[in-house]
Amino acid sequence: MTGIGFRPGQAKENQQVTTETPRRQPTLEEVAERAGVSRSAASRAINNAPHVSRAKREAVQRAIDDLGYVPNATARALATQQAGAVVLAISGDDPAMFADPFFAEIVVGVNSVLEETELELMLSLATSSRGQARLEQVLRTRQAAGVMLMSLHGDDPLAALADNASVPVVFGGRPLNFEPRYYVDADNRGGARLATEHLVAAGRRRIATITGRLDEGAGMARLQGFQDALAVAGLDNSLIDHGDFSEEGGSLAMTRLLDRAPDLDGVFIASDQMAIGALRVLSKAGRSVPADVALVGFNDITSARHTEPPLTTVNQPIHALGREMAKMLLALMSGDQPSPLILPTQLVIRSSV
Amino acid sequence: MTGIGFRPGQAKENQQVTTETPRRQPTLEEVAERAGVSRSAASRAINNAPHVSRAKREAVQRAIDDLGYVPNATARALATQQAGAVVLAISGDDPAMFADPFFAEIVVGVNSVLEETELELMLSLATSSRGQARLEQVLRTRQAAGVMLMSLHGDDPLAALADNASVPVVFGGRPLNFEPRYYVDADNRGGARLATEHLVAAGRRRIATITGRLDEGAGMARLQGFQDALAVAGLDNSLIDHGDFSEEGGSLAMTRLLDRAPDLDGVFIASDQMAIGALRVLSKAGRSVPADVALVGFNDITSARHTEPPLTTVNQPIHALGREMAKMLLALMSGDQPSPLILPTQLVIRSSV
DNA sequence: CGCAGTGCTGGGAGCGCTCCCAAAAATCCG
DNA sequence: CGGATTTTTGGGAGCGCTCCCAGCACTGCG
Repeated sequence: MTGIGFRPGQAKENQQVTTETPRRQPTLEEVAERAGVSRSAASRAINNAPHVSRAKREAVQRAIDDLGYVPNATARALATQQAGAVVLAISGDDPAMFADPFFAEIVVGVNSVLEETELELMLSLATSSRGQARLEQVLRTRQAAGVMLMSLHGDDPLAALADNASVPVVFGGRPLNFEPRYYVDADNRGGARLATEHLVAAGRRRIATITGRLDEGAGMARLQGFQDALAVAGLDNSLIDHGDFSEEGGSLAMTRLLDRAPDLDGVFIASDQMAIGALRVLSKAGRSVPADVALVGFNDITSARHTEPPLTTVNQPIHALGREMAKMLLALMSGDQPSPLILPTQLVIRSSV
Repeated sequence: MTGIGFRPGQAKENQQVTTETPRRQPTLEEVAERAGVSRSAASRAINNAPHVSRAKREAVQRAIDDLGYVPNATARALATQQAGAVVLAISGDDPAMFADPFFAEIVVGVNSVLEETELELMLSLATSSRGQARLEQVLRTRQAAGVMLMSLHGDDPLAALADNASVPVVFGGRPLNFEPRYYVDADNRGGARLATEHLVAAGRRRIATITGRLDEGAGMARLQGFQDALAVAGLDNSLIDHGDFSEEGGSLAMTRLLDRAPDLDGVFIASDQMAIGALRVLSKAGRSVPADVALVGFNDITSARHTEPPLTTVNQPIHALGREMAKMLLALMSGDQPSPLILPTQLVIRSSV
């Protein structure tokens, strides 16, 4: 192309070739030419690097405006060897898990800080093995400048891999049996403890819990918080049944619990969804909430406001979680070594206790 | 760095330099060399293009496995002039809008079909003007191979731009006053009509509606469906008040409606969130649902199951919406010209009528 | 007035891949 | 078995950008 298509002395004027519609995006080369400077100078001006005279800088700016130039991100990424995108990855086994509004809000939080930067957000639902493989590739080939990894169960092989990947990785939540180098988490244990203490303070003495999935860090932490509180209060903390965070699971667990300990008068439930299920079982069984048995949930989902009675629950700052993950990633990417962060949770008192 | 760390005559053998950990990803060049073929041949083998002998193909494959080679997506994108990612963009004015579980489910749907391809998913919450500008750039510079654009209000300038962008764009939902070339939408009008007919069939005669935002296609369509049904039934269809899809908005509208037409006996509400708000107002006002006034909502959010009484509502196939958008985009990208698609909505009968 | 110092400047060499194309090798067929 | 086909092969030229570096034009100062 160099000298074949262009007869010198002809290609000089490229202004207003309005006939041809498929106008390619102008390139840096064209901007430079139009501004009467070299590619290098133009590049410097654009990235406002030093060593460009004021005059050239302005000429370049003018050319950019005239041409409507936008740098080609791909070329830049190739040249600089670093991508202009970060990925938010949800690893797990259930494809539909992401449908939890929790993640939607995380995304909003993450987005709010990314918006201030030039970084794009890629979403990776690494739920199938295919998805996991692709995430692994991204990790290895640095197609992304950084990764936020969430919600791994038990011994997710991705966890270790990610924590040592050549790209910065921050974890959202702590996977079980594994303390990542960089993470932000909610104080699940503290929140659960708060919830349980609230039950104790309300005079309940026969307190049970319905746990979430215990192969997740959050599930386990909430159970520990429950036990912490009861241990301090000197109450029996062995009234435990297991759910899977779902409404269905909550119903089942509540049924079993009622069967096993008909005299229970309070229960801490590791998710609002499960609490809703439990509530249904309780009302079918003729127990009034909170008169007969008091309930505290976890998560503060919007439905929690609309149950009968409205659910007392533990709120975790999801939006902030997202924000902080993104901020931590940014810090990591710029070479800092941020400390892990644990965000506080709060008891939201409504009417179920 | 070129010649400082490496004394020539030393860097020739790069096999097993296991001391240095920061092993770069192998390049195509290296694969080719190891397989004893040319770059071109290796490239062909990898993209399994024709004109490669069986022997070379295998040699290349072996080299790939040995080296753990993964093609560099950026370089490929630059060379082929087409990106390996598509973007799902939510355009609108409210940053938190995405927190609606609706979008989460759309994402899951979209992801389920993208997972079968090599395409990555980028998320663009084009809610600030900054975000919009960036989306516009993506559109113009083809940083993405395609775009799915959702939920634009009224006269979103992005709409027209997108519909004529040089990259394939499919719309999710139809913006008002604008029929995109390619879109998939839910049958909002039909669903609203169904809902209203249900109210009529239940013997209600004084039927009102609380609309959603009328600057959105969905809001308007639901209002039209409502009017369609009442026109057919020969009933007064002027009992209309406006909400904004939110619970708060629903409460307000219901209050006004009750004030204006104390004798109403049925109301079609354009979103479940608003219905929840309305329900609260109704119960405060001492009206029993459905005995005094019957309610039908729209969306079938999970909370709708847990209201008192459980809400009869219209379900739209959100997951399918996501899937179909992605499928349509894929079709478009491969050169087809798919027809717009309208997905059916369904009445979910619970106890509020 | 010459020379070191300082800041600009633009050419060139990549980044890792694709793809065109001419040349070489393999195949066919009268 | 030679020439015409057909297939395979690998070199080279990009894709659009960054960044190194040598070359310049200034400035200031002894």
